[in-house]
Amino acid sequence: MPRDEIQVSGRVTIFDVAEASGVSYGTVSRVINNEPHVRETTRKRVMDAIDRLGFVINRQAQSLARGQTHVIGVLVPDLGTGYIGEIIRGIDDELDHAGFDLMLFTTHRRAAKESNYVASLVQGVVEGLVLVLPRNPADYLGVLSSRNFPHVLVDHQGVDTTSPAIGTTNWQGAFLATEHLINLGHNHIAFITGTMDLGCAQDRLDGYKAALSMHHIPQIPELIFEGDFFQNSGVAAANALLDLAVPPSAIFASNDVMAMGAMDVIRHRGLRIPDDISIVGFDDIPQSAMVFPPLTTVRQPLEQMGRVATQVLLAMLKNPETKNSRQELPTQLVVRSSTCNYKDRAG
Amino acid sequence: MPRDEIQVSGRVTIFDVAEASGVSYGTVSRVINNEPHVRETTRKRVMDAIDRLGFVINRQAQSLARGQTHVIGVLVPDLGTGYIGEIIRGIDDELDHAGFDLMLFTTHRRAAKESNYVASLVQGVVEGLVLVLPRNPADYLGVLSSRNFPHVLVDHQGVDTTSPAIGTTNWQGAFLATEHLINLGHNHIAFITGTMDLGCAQDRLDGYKAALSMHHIPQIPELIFEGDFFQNSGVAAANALLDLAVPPSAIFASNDVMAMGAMDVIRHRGLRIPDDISIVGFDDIPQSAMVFPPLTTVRQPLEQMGRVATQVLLAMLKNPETKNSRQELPTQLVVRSSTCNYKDRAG
DNA sequence: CTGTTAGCGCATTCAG
DNA sequence: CTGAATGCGCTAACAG
Repeated sequence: MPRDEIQVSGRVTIFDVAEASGVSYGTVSRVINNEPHVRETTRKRVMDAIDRLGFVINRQAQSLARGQTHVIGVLVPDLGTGYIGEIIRGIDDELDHAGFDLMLFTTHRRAAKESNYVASLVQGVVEGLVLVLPRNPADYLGVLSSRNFPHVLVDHQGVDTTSPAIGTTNWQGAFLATEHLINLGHNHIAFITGTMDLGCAQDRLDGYKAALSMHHIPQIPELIFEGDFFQNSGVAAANALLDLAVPPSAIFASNDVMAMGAMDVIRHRGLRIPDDISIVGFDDIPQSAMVFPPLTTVRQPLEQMGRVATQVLLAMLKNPETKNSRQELPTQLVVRSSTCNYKDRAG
Repeated sequence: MPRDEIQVSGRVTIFDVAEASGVSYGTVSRVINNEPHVRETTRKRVMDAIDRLGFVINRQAQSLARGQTHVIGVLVPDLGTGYIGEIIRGIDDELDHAGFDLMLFTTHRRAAKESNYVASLVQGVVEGLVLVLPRNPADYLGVLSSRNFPHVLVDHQGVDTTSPAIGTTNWQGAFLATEHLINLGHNHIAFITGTMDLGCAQDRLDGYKAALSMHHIPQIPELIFEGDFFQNSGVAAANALLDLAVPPSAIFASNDVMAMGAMDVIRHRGLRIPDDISIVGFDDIPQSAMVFPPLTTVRQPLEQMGRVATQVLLAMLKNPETKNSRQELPTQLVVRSSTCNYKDRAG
């Protein structure tokens, strides 16, 4: 089969190299892996043969023999907004430094729904798993924990799990953002929540409430609208809030995407931002600086979250005894142009 | 080592299953792979053992033995804007249907710079490669072609390559967008180019020029500004263009991100969009509908590009004889609110 | 229908 | 310092 020869021109094995350089393939293996006890002339001879034949190692086989793949898996819900992209950037960069490769899995896959899908990854192909923003992690978290498989959660403070996790100070971020509005003179501040089954959404709501009560501002239930982190719920929320008998002078959304949805509504109603109504978001996704007016928001260190998560995971890989840590990275209020002093419109 | 037992609780092999169910492991293999010639009772017995022991197959070993991994690699420059994210969504979805997994590689990795990095992937771990927006593909395209390794380019119409590629009708998109402005009465239309070593950037420029000459509008060199697809170059371009003795009444940017940079500048100078100046972008990234005013732009079917690229790749995998195809998917003008009729400001 | 055998390509002992 | 042997976990003929 001459076709075979063409197609598999890369099928040069360690054995071919051994033959070409007149040594045993054990020695070739030693050269490949940079082991010390090889005579320099031998090493040179082998190297030459490798170059000449165009040998590249078969990682599949290496992994099998060695029992480790140097691949870690990243489970994400989606890649739509750039939010996840930032996190992945951090993960990827850190993996690169450690010489690992990245396998990406999106949970909206049909396959991901099968309970044993994760199990089959874990068995062989992937040495560890970073779970980014897992929506219903119950599905696989059980398997992972029971198998004692290295994994770490990013941005999920579910209370139900004992897995290591990296989050941010959601409560504090929401508190500071709310306080920022209060300091600007607002006292009728609306809040759009996220999906309330997520820990981070709960924390943000709590931070908002805490700031209000700290400043002796009454909580008005009508001003709290339950959203779902998608733009449409921001639209719905703004419409509902602006229809109130006494509409808010400021809206704090649990993420930037919903904030942008709200901004849209506000503009369509002929109101000005921030003159008529102030808006604050959460996340600081890339486009938040690009919308008009640039959005005041709470910055999450997304890239760093990915980075830290990866470091934790790699540490667990090195030393399985590593304690399950939970870390919170600091959020930061970024004041841009969507907020300003409260002006009594009647005045 | 009792610790070993805990950690490797997943280390149940096909052999263990065979022993537990009293058959040879050849039979177990048959059951796993759903091969027909197995007696129903035997199958049942094996299945039971599999469940009982919690056996999951080791894909690493399976891949080695079978000679195929069912993993394809996706090479991307970055994940910042959601542009790439859309493409990946298409790729991932299509791979899912075909039962393949996705390995993600970012070309900004240090490792990616090493010439043999791609080679080492190609040898063993990955069965095919989707190259998204490769900036300087010369580095690895050579190896891929010479090894006859299945790969497909997305959104790169470099003329220098014979690899299969999926692109869009950049020329036509740019032509239609320019014509849209002309039809609105603009005849002093500026153009911000992309990185000119990319085929798509060249095509867009050509489309712009073609529309002008078609409508007998003179090309004015000062109105063509060379950008690089990043926001900052949109800012620089807008500043330069607005400082012209006779500034343009409309700006067409080669992508949305640069268009948004330009919008920023325009607003900072106290000009209104589109009343004072119309803006058109290219790509239709998600946030284009969300900025203010919503951006008129040329839509690229990003997800579909990923989808089609993947289909082509999978077809090549099935049948290596498949001819190297180059496809162009249609772009589409999306008119939103950043463009309007030309109004003579002096009038 | 099922057991047996020989690899897949490499790492890793253990001798020499 | 180097060669030979054994196994990683599974597939794929080949018998029976």
